[in-house]
Amino acid sequence: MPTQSFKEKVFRVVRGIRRGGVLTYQEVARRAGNPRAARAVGAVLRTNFNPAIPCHRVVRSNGALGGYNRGVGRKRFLLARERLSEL
DNA sequence: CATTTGACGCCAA
DNA sequence: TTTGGCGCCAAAT
Repeated sequence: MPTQSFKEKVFRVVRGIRRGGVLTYQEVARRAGNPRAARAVGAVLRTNFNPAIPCHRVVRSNGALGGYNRGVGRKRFLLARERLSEL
């Protein structure tokens, strides 16, 4: 029985994504224990405004960025910035 | 407890 | 390549 809600597991997974790296919603769902809950992952991340949880590093499996609760432009910016600093 | 809501994913057309 | 439709699921209402 789940001592942690799905929400908590998602945050734990996303908190572990390192700078310059990205995960798909699907992969986050898998790591959180429910491979078919990709959509629900979005619903959870949508409520996150904690900077310690880098939810901008979660993208769609088709290569598109996906959404962001502070504007997609913001998400693009953060990712571009991290990609550059990786080089 | 029943419904609605979408930061998703897959596939046929 | 792009679109529409549908299945899926946790959260919110």
